[in-house]
Amino acid sequence: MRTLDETDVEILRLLTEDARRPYREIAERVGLSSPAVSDRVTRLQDLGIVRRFTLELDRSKLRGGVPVLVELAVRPDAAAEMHEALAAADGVEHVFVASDPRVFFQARLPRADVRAFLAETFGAPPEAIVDYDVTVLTDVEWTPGTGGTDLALTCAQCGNEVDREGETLRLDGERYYLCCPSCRDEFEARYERFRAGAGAE
Amino acid sequence: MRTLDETDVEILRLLTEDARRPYREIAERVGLSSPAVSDRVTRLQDLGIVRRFTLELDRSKLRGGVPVLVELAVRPDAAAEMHEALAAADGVEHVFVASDPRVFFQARLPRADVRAFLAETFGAPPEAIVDYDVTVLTDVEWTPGTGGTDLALTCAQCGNEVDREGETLRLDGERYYLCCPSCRDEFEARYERFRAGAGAE
DNA sequence: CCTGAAAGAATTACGCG
DNA sequence: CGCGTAATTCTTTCAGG
Repeated sequence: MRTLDETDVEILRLLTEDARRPYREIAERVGLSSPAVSDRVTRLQDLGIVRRFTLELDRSKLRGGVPVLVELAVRPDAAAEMHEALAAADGVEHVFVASDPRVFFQARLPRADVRAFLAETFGAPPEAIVDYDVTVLTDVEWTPGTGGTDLALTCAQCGNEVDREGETLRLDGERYYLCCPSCRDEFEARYERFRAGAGAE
Repeated sequence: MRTLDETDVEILRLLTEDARRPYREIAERVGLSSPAVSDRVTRLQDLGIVRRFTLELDRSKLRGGVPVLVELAVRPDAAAEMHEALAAADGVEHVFVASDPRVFFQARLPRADVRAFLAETFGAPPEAIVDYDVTVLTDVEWTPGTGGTDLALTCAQCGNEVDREGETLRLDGERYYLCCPSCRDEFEARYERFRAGAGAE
C-alpha cells in the first residue's frame, strides 16, 4: 500500500475545511491538475482514509434533547453488540468503546431520560448493562482536523509525527515518510534487510 | 426565523450521506430545481444548522496515537478556557463540557502520555486541573445523522419529533411544525395569546 | 501526471404567483 | 419571498500521450 505524501495531506486539509471546494481550486493550491486531484481523492477513498463527504451540523439547532455523556459498565462479552446498537440508535452522536468492559456514548435525549433510552435500545431490563452513569453536558464540540499538524503523517520508523523537517524516501516506487535522518537511516537499513531476506517485490 | 420543512431535512439527509452530491440530483429527489436547492442550502448555512461541508476521516489510519477518553475535574471557573485550549490542541477530536465542573475529551495521543499532553496544553503543572482519569479506547465512532429519524424536526409545542403524521401551520408567513393535532391547537392558542399581548410582528 | 475536448453542474438573471 | 426556466460560466470527466 502506498503511503500518503504531503500533497495528500494538504488535499485532506482543504477538503475537511470545505468538502465542496472545486477540485480545480485544490489543484491550483497544491500545484497539480484537477484530474490528478480527482485521482488522489478517489485513492484516499479506496484506502478508507476518507470515509465520506458529509456535513457538520449544529445538532443543538435540530434536536431539542439534552446532550448527555453516558458511561456504561457492560458484561465483558457484550461490548461489540452494544456498540452496534448504540451507533444505530436515535440521537446517538458518538460511541467510544474502552479497553476495559465499558462503553461510553454521547447523545441528545428527550428530557435526559437515559433509563428509558437504554430500555428501548437494549430491551428491558437491559441485561448486558451492569451499571451506568450519566453526565449532562453543556457543550459538545467536534474538532475536525483542520488545524496545522493535526492531520500529520506518521514516521514509518518511529510513528512520531512527520513535519516539514521530515524526510521522504523512495524505495521500489513507494514513498516513505520519516521524521528525522536517524529514523530514515534505520528504516532504510531495516528495509534492506527485509529485501535481502524476502527477495525483491 | 423560518422553521425547517421536510424538504430541508431531506436535503440535509442527502448531503450528510454525500456532501458532494450534485444539487441537480438532490433537486430531482426532493422535487425542486437546482437553484432552489442551492438557495435552501445557503439558508441552512446562514441559520448555522450546516456548519460546514467536511470529510469523515478514518483517523486511525492517519494517526498512530492511542485513542483515549480523558475526564478532567477542573476548577469551576476554568471550564470555558480549558474547552478552548483543548479544541485547539493537537490530536483532540472531541470535547465535552459537563454541567458540573468536569471536562471530557477524546484524543489520539502518542504513547497515551496524557500527563505530558496536559502539561503541554495547560502548562506545567496544570493548575486548573484538580484531577484526571484516563480511559484507553479500542473503538471510536462518529455516527452522522443519516438514519431515519435522527435528523428530525422538533415539535414547536412539545419538542417531540415531528414525523410524517405531523402537521404544519403557517402563521404570519412562518412555518411551524407540530407533532399532533393537540399540539397544533395548543400552539395556535399560545401564539394567539402572544399576538394579542405583544401586538403583531 | 498532463493537456485539451466533451459532458455535466452551478450560478445568474429574470419572470411568475 | 420562494420557485422555475434558460443562458452563462465554471467543473469534472474522459481520451490520448
